[in-house]
Amino acid sequence: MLDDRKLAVLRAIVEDYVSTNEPVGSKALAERHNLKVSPATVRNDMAALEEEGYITQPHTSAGRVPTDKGYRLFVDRLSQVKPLSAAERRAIETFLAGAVDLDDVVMRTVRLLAQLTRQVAVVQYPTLTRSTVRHVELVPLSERRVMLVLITNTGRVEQRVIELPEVVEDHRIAHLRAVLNSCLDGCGLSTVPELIADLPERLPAEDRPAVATILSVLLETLVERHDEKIVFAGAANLAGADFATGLRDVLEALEEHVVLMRLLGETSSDTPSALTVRIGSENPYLRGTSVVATGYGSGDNQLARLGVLGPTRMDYPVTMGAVRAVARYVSQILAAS
Amino acid sequence: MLDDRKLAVLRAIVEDYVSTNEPVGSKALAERHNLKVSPATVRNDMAALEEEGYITQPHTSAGRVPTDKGYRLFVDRLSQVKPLSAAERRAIETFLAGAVDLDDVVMRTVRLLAQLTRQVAVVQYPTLTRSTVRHVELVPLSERRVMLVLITNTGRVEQRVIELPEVVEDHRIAHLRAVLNSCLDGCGLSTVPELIADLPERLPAEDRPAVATILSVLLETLVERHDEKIVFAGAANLAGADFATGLRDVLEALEEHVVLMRLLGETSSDTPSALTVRIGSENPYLRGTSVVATGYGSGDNQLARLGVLGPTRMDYPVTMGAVRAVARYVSQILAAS
DNA sequence: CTCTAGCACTCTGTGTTCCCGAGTGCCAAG
DNA sequence: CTTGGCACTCGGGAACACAGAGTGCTAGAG
Repeated sequence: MLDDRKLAVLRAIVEDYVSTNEPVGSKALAERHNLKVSPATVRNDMAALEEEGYITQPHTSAGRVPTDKGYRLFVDRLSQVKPLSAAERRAIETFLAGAVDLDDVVMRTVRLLAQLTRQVAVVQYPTLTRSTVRHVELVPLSERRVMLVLITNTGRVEQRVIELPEVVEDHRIAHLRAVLNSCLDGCGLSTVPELIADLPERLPAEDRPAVATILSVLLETLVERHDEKIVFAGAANLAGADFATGLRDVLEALEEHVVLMRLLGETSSDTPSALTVRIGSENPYLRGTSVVATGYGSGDNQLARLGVLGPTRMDYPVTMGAVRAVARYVSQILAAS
Repeated sequence: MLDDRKLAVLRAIVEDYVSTNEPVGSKALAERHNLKVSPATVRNDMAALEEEGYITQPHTSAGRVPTDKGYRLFVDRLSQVKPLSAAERRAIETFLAGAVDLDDVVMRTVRLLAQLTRQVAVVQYPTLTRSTVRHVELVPLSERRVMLVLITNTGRVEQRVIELPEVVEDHRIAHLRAVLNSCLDGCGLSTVPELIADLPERLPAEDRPAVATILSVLLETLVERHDEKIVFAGAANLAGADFATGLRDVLEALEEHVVLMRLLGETSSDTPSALTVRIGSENPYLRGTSVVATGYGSGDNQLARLGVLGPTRMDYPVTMGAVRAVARYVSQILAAS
């Protein structure tokens, strides 16, 4: 059905269209990609490719443009991920190494990725689920208010101000803090709920209301926000591109964390570090865009996802290379800290 | 030079142009704003206004459009800040009251402001400069690494991982923490440098290298990042508007914290809660946009600034009302926590 | 059976022309 | 100072023609 030459034609169409942003015709194709055949032959192949739905023409007597299905075939079978240059890799390394804390790592990562790909970069904060507790801090703010600070081994810090149901003396708070830390230090976040289940019973009865309040906030902190935080950068790169769905929708989606999460997708459990490419209509919401994403985190300890979002007409090999490389480097950085 | 009627004409031109986005002609003006005079008279006034540089025409035989100078006069003398409706105020209050921590307050504020004004909202994180130290925490992470966490009375948490020059036992760290807290608790951040100046001398000699490292990081935390953090929302609202400078430049500026800070401007020391309006070319960078901003924070304790950014053709009275109201509410919320 | 060359056909995009109408500036009269 | 009248200007849309790119088809060559 699709012999090698037809595939070569498809590849050439995708490459030319991506670089020129203009429908590509048979003549230009035959010339620029030394295919050793005449334009007429190319035309026959193009007719076949169009028949199968891999390409389409905007109007009669214009060149051909890849369809989502065409890009899909290109990504799956006709292209190879393009590695970054040595210079680029060095630049990444030094830029990421300069980060001072987790916020900074994430910020630098997302900016770097946006700059490398000239697309919109999206980075999900490392999820808490697989993290462990490094420290729990209770800071008395006033008679009836304390601040809860939870520090994880990934360097993430969660904080909440808690209103207590009654006045609790500072030394009681200090005691609770000591108990909490001895109990939770180094434990996985997912095990926290069971670990603190019987805690109220092990403490003086008069503290129970306060303890219950504090623990419930702690639990909230764990479950509610563990993967909601997500940032993007490079919105300016959207200015040039044109989207099927309209620029406004894309910008709106970028500010909706829920939508953004969905677009990045789930890390598949069997091959967590694989690149995910969703093209055009394969995406939930935002049909007119493509998303290249991957999980990051060292080895079996996948932390979260990152990727880029752009028009379907994007340079997939280069973009995939950049996403993969950045994911690897940020994984290293996080593993080291 | 500019009698009352000419001012009324200018006001009418601004209002019409803002609402229709089309150059406004003398005839339509005379009809819609019962000015009690004929189009010809209006034309004479318009000629005078143009002579003075308050309005201009895109091309001969088109209506008039306000210049930056025209908007400036309108804002200064011809308009009143428009208060929000009761329903809007209630909505703000309940929405902001639901915030759980400082990040959440800022996030909610910026989104709210974007939604109210249908412009891009910008909020600077509460600056540390006038905050006081609530708590300093040192958490040993490993033999040679500790995490420094600085908690301020505004609920802000700064964190740094510190590599120590040598192994320091945990109880020494604990001691240093106690000393630091007793020394700094409740003190203004700006006084911290002098307060810790002689600290190394008051501690055992063998700890000095480690202490010096920790203190230098603490100082860095204070000075470096105290006002860099700034967020925006509502970029999607830019999609419709057209900017003199091009959409791309605006989006780029939004991601450059330094530029954003400059655009928000300084809080004037004498009237900190006054609304600042910068119109078009009055702005540093981004000449094609207008910025409406104000400081927030309770009373004499100004924390930082917030505002919105949009095309020069914006509804200033409404925008100013929204910015002022949101600043007041967020000040309340922060003062209460 | 596949490839190639030639040819007629169909579009889009561009440039030209024309004309309408909105809006202006100026002038003279109220 | 205001107003009505009037000639003028210019942008934008409609109508039109045209060149060029690209196609599909057919017939012939390998």
